[in-house]
Amino acid sequence: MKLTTKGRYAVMAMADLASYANGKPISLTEISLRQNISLSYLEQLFLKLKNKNLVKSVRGSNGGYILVKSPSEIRLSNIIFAVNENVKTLSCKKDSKKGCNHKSTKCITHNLWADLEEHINGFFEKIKLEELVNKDKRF
Amino acid sequence: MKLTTKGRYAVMAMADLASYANGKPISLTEISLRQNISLSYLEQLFLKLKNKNLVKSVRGSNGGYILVKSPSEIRLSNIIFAVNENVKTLSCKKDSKKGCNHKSTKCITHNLWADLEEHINGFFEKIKLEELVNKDKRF
DNA sequence: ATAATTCCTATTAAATTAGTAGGGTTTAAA
DNA sequence: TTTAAACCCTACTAATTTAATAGGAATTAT
Repeated sequence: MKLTTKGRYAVMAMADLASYANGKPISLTEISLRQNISLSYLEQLFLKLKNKNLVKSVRGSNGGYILVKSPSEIRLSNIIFAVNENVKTLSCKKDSKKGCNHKSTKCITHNLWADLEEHINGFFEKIKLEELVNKDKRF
Repeated sequence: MKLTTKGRYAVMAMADLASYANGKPISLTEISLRQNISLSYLEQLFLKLKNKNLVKSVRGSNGGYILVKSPSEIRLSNIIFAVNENVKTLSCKKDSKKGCNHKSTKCITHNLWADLEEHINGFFEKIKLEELVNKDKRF
């Protein structure tokens, strides 16, 4: 059971953005260098973050990204969700015969995994971007 | 972020075992049929469960597996851990330059993921096998 | 004009997971 | 004493997912 990097990268990048915010747009190149995340990969992530209205972009030279809201208004769940990294504990697809089990009723552990999903999402909902950034302004 | 089936299968199988326990060993063939999990895959899981002393095996004809402890004494964390499905939220390997970031200090999100790991493991520690089984004796 | 930057999609490479295969050992029971 | 059911163990393959790369188009400050 391993959590993947996509959500982690997104949170790191947003924390970087919040941390270095100065009113002017921050370019992905900067973030890429500071956080050691591939520029192209960051671009993909920020497209999604933009679509979810967490950041806005400024195109062209000296462009970059700016947080739409203040770090105190952004929950980690917003970020994670934006990059489609919401937790999936169940593989029970609607159509598939596999998943739960072959029976029509839900398997005994079905609710367990659903609960776990809530538990994890709840963790991310409780934490705001602000809390990450305040711990240490420059990292 | 998707949780894999290994831990889920292990929990399902253990719940099945607890649910159908009657003093005599339960064969993996039975569990395989009831839970729709490949027999060979189950064998791999039960080797690990046995090594962690959660079940004992009875070889030969009419053999199978028996729970070593009562379902009230088995935490889901024991099962998950036994099949090596303990959560890994960090990819910061000791040697690797990748992971956190290239810098020597821990990245700002490092503790976050460590906390998440604890949060998830805590979830499994709180729940006992008994609780799953009692909800519904036959599934 | 030029360079820096976002924007967007497609493809490839790497890693992991899920599942299969095959043969060995043990033991109850016919 | 043969047979079949079951555990035991390792290795391999297939499938899926993730991570990363590639390549260009559009935009804009200088």
